[in-house]
Amino acid sequence: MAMPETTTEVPQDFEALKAAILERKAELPKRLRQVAAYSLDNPDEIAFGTAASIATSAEVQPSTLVRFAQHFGFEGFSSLQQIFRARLRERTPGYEDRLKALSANDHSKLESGSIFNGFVAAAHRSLDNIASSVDPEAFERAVDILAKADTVYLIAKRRSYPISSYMAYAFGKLKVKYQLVGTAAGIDEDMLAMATKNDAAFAVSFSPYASESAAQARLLAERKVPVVSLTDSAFSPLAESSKVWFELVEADHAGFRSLSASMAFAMALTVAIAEKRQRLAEEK
Amino acid sequence: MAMPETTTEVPQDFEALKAAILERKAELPKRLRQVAAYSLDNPDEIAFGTAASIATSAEVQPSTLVRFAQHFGFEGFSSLQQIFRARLRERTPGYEDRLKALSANDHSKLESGSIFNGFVAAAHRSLDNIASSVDPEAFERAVDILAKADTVYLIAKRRSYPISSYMAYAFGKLKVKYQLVGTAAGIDEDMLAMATKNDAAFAVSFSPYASESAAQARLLAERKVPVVSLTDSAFSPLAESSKVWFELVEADHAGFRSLSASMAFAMALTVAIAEKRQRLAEEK
DNA sequence: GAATGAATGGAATGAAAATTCCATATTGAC
DNA sequence: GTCAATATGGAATTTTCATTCCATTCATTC
Repeated sequence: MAMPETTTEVPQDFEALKAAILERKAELPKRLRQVAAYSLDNPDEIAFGTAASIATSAEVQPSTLVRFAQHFGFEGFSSLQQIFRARLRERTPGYEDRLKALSANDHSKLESGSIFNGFVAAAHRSLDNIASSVDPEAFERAVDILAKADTVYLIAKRRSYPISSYMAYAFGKLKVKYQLVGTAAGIDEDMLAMATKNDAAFAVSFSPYASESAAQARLLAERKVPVVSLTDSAFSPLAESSKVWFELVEADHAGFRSLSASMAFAMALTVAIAEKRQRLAEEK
Repeated sequence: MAMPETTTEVPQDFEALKAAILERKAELPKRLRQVAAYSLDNPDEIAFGTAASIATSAEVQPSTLVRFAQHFGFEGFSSLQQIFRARLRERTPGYEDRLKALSANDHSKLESGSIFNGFVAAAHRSLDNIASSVDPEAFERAVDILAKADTVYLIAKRRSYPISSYMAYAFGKLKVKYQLVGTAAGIDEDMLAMATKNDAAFAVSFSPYASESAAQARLLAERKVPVVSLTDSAFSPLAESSKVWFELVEADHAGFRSLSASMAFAMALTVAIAEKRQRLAEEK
């Protein structure tokens, strides 16, 4: 039995695999070269197809695919396929590359540095994500609702609290009347009792959801106070109480999520509201 | 044998499926709703995983996945999976393509949209900026100081407050002892009086500087409590009281600055500290 | 509180897919 | 042209996986 090559290591990502294929393309026998060409021309097919379907499409035998994979050091076709799948999973190949370039001369040498890089990359990804997932018309409607409100009630607990506290700071500077709900226990209900349908609320809650936030939003919705919300899942209990809601999933690094994208969103919303208020005031 | 629903047709693409799931989520039984939530939150997993692996990850039985698929009119899990795979096929993965997709979803058509785009772009710039301006060795030293501290005092006011409040939340989850300074007036001094040289402080202050924050940092420094700080200028009054300090300038949009990069930095620092603490504890 | 129907967990089943193996073909060296 | 080594096709085998089935639990109604 022939041992697999130990001199050249097995490619771990698509780029490495591509490089290996291109490098050894010339020395490959006919059918394997055929597979090589096919795999680079139709990477999606390799990712999604079965050995049989790909074999048919590439006009080779299934066994040839296995041999091809083994030729490049993989155990079998399946493990090679993982590389092609991982390629599609990566949402942002751009930033990963950028990070690799970064780590060449700095951070990753030190242990904590990789954590730092990881969060920066995650933040970039989050931003890309909101840029494409936030519907501009919904944003416009949200701004409209909140700009017309007399007082804006900001509802947030725990992980979401920094967002609303930042908005509170900005509203203060921008002379927008607001009430920050969720600080001291007990007085929240009194505050919310004062809200009328001429006001509006902005609620933020991420999984695991704070039940009080959802309850407070529901309370306001029942009293015809329009609610706009920011959450990380369409299943958030906030969604059903809201006139407009945004789904914003922060990318994570090692399971921890920062609030970078949420902060950008919050600031955009805040400034857009203030700007619209000013226009509304001038029109009168 | 029950016939499949003929009244509602089977969703043919991801958007239709998503809509169908959202519409019927309320009436779904527990486990199926669990699958519904999982499938929308982790579409990539559904696309590539096997029924068994997805089931484990979503904490249900494989048979539940089949039932879920059948519930929405599919023949079995496999045909539902095709929808999730098609979604990935259509998606353009490259970075250049993503930018194109962004302008197709054009926010700038609507007035508020340009504000939104502006803040997202500013956040990207801020992140690029910290990636290059934060010195990894300084970061490592800061982590070291704060990880060795008994209690971490978090000092921030006004615009910086959301950062420290988020760190407080994360420290709580990560079981790191902390004190959040800067909430209620008056008790701050009492809190800080308890700090010893075995503790450490992390102070955040951006221009215009809150004078109390600087004063508090100075007070601690005089009493040999090591201080790490985050600020936006080398001329910040915080710098002189600090053992390590970071200069982090958030990019602005129309004069307004968000906290996106600061949040990424804060989260990285927090997690790095917690991670180092764990290592220190194990070594003992 | 019992009875009924739906929902769920988990093992059994059967289908489909990857891999292996062997016979045959092709290539290259002498 | 023959031999040896390598490559290939295709069937056989083994593994993996989706699906089905049944016993049990859970919720609902009377």
